[in-house]
Amino acid sequence: MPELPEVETTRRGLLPHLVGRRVEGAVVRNGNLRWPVTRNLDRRLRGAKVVDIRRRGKYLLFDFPEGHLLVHLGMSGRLSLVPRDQPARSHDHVDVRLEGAQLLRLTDPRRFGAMLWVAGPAEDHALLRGLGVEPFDEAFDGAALQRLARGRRVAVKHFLMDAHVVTGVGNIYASEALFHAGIHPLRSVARIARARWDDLAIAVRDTLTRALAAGGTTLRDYAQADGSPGYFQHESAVYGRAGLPCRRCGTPIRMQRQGQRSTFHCPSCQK
DNA sequence: CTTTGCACCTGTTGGC
DNA sequence: TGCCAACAGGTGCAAA
Repeated sequence: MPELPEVETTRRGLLPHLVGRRVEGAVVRNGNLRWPVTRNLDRRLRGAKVVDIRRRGKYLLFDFPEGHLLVHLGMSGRLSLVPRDQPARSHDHVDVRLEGAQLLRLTDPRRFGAMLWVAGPAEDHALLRGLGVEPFDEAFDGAALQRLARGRRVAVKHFLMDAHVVTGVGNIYASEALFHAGIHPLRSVARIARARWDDLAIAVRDTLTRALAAGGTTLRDYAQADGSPGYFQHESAVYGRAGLPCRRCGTPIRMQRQGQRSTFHCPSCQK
């Protein structure tokens, strides 16, 4: 999926076009996502005016006076603003029709995403309540990571990708941040000293910041709200670079399976 | 409680 | 060319 930089880029792209605008209705062509799309979405949204768009981890929250539309992009999801008369293609599952000539379209080939109406306070929703610290929150630092790791022994890459620990870091940026911190992805969190936790927190924030500046990473499905791709894949240090020389020391980058995911690291820079 | 592996789903790629 | 296995931005859940 889109990780934090892709979700945030989407949010920023939509914000100026949506806030203050009214929804005229919604069309659900295929509500079979990770969870069924809220029934009667059309009735819930009709006439409602968008107040704000927020992000929590990899979730987007469209705020209305009447409630919130919670959206997750899964692995292959994408939100785009398109002309109202643009014909729907095969994986265009939901259209939110806006006043004016445009609609907000959710496209998601793998259907791991979600679109749910939340009536009460969004923070109380089960999917959001257990989420961990935001990487750009001031509470996020080496000390916080070390505290969260207490009593655990999982591999640090797994730990970083756990949204109940830190939000927004997925498979690409976990590999990238660990490279910049010089930490081996398989290292147990029980064997990381304080100074290295500091390095890691800085590396996570720095990696996400640079990805954000590049408009995110486009491997295949992801695109910004206006349809343009992200460019971070061109500056990745290790992700997708198996066999290529490490940009720092020249050693070939290694790819291996960790859990069910591919992990990339430099055997000589990361210990 | 923690850790591990599966499940969900479709499309693309690479090897034979 | 065709076929099939492996792999792709995630994460809730069951089992141990």
